[in-house]
Amino acid sequence: MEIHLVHPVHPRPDEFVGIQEMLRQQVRTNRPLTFSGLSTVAGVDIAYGEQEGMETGFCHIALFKLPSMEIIERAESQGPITVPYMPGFLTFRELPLILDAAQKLQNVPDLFMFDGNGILHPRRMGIATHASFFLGKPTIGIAKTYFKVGETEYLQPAPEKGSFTDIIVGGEPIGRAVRTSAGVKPVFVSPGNQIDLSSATDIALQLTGPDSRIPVPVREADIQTRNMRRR
DNA sequence: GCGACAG
DNA sequence: ATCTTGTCGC
Repeated sequence: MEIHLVHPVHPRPDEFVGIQEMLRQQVRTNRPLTFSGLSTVAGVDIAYGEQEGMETGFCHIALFKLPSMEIIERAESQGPITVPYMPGFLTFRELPLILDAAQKLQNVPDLFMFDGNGILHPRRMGIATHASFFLGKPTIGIAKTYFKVGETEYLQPAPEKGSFTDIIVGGEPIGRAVRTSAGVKPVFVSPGNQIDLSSATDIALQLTGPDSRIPVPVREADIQTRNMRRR
């Protein structure tokens, strides 16, 4: 698929904040999307390892057909990781490999799901949101642990599957703690771009099976990503 | 110096 | 994220 080069893929660290603030003005999270209206969904993830003394990243994108949930395509990429991990700037560390893999896709997914946040971020620019500008498609962020924005803590949702609590910052709901599986830790769902919060929550829940609290597409990418490390 | 900290 | 063994439980 085609990638839109919104800005250089390897900006200097002193440009990080400026890029995030620039893109922030173009985020649109008011569009409803229905699960039944989706034909395909892609799960994206990256694992880390070492090759020849270099920190190396392994990216995998798994494309699912709906509603069969059949995997119709996979795309991978791997290479040295040059940017250190800094909370709030995960995108700059992982985006290069994600775009390398996405560019190889023969099919254009209707939606991408990421391991990490969307607008549940200090500058509303988590990896799912940031990547959407390069992909030109709706995205959703699924984080396994809470990334505190400002002083906002999250309230524990009820133990039943499907329950959730809004995470409100400055009067705006920018994410939800969602119980995707009964009695287990919640996941943190937030719109990346081109989709609203309730649609993102609904889709995340419908794509979560009984085996894991993580939506299937992201879980699949996570599993494949570690297999890559072994070879 | 101390605490916080998506992946 | 990754480093790491066994162990408790369904």
